[in-house]
Formats: sequence, structure tokens, C-alpha cells
Amino acid sequence: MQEQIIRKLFLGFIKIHILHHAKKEPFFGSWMIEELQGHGYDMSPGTLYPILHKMESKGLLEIEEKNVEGKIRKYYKITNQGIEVLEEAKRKAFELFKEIKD
Amino acid sequence: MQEQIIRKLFLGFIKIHILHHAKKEPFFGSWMIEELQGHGYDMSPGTLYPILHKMESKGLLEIEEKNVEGKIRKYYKITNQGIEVLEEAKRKAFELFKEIKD
DNA sequence: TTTTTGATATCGCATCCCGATATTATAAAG
DNA sequence: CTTTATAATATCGGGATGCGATATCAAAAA
Repeated sequence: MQEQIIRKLFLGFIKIHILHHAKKEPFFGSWMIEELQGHGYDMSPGTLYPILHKMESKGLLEIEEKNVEGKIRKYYKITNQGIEVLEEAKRKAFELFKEIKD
Repeated sequence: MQEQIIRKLFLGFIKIHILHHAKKEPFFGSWMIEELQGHGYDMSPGTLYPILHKMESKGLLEIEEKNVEGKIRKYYKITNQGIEVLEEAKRKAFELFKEIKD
């Protein structure tokens, strides 16, 4: 199956996953790459990090730098606006699911 | 809520809707615009038509021209490959839904 | 003939995706 | 104490994509 098409189809799914995890608890970039792989989404750092930056600059996520074993990691957590977007995404995802299931 | 982000989040949803409807029965472009509006997705022709062309050139949809009241309409119906992609989308949508619900 | 309407097509700019590559910092190896 | 390895994050180039605005095209209505 053409990967080109599939990826684009699911980019929104991936971003919703990101918001969802960011709401559960703060995460850092390379953890998210592995998490997404567990869901069958292969994502290179060159794709993920710009997405995180964008979501942060748009106010959906915010960064908290933590010092972990001497190394600085950037943890992303969800903002109030991010929560709103996630809620809207849930509604839309539910509606989509209702329509296409069977 | 920022429309820029929201739109991108849901573009995949929209394409899945398109595949779903194309499987139920052939549709034509401007009908789909209204259908999507019914789901809360505003989509201009300048966005939809290139997407239909792309999905057709990638083999997810195929075109059948019908003469309706003297005018030619292009009806899109799903292909076998399109069905495969739709099935994959259903699986992924279900998985997403399971994870983010409640 | 002119205007309107419905459907489809295209243009241009800004944005975005993503593989490849680079950067930074610490730990481990020699 | 250099060198190498490893983990995490950042950036670059270019090709694709989204989308508002605008155009085309054909038939019906005025």
C-alpha cells in the first residue's frame, strides 16, 4: 500500500495521540517516537520535532525542561487550548467512527 | 480556536469520509462539499478537487462521467486499493478512538 | 444574447513533511 | 584524557500540499 497516502491520512491521528499523551502526563520527543511506533506509526525525528515546535508555538503544548541524569530533556505538556482542541478532536473522531464502523 | 491547526488535524478524517462515501455509492465533487459541511467540515472547491484528483491518480478512486440533465458530472467511486486503505483507516480510527475516549 | 447557475479546474503563495544530516552533552572505552 | 558511543534534539532542502481566489465550461433562464 502506498505509504505516501497513508502517512498523510494519519498525520492528524498522530497529532491527536500527541495531545492525548500530553494530557495524561508530560513526555519528551524520543519517547513519543517509540510510543507512536507501538501504534504502528513510523515517525522520524525530522518529522516529529518540527511538529512539536509548531504545536508549542501555536499554544497547544508547553515546554518544561527537566534535568534527567545530567541531561536536559524537554518535556511537553498540554495547555488549556490544547485540551479544547483535543476535546473537539474526540467529538470528531467519535462521529467519524460512528459513521464508518459496521 | 485556531482554524489553521484544526484543519490540518482533520484533513485525514475528511479523506476517510470521502473513501467511505465513495464505497457506499459514487458521488460528485460539489455534493461532497455539502456532505462534509453536514459533518462540520468547511471545504472550498479549491481544496477538494485537487484532493479528489490526487486520490484518483493514486488509485484510491476512479472516475465515471455521467450525463445528468445535459451536464457532465464526474462521479467518483472507490477502487479495490481504496477499499484496502479504508479498511486500514478503520482499524487505526478504532484504535485511536479506544485510546482517547472517556 | 446576456445572465445566471452548477460543477469542475487551476494558480500562486505559504506552509508542511520528512530523509538526511548536524548539533549538543554526557558516559564509556581505550 | 582523548576518542568513541549514545541519547536527545535541531535544522536543512526540496518536493508536495492546502487553500483562497479566480477562471472555465456548459446548459438553463431571463
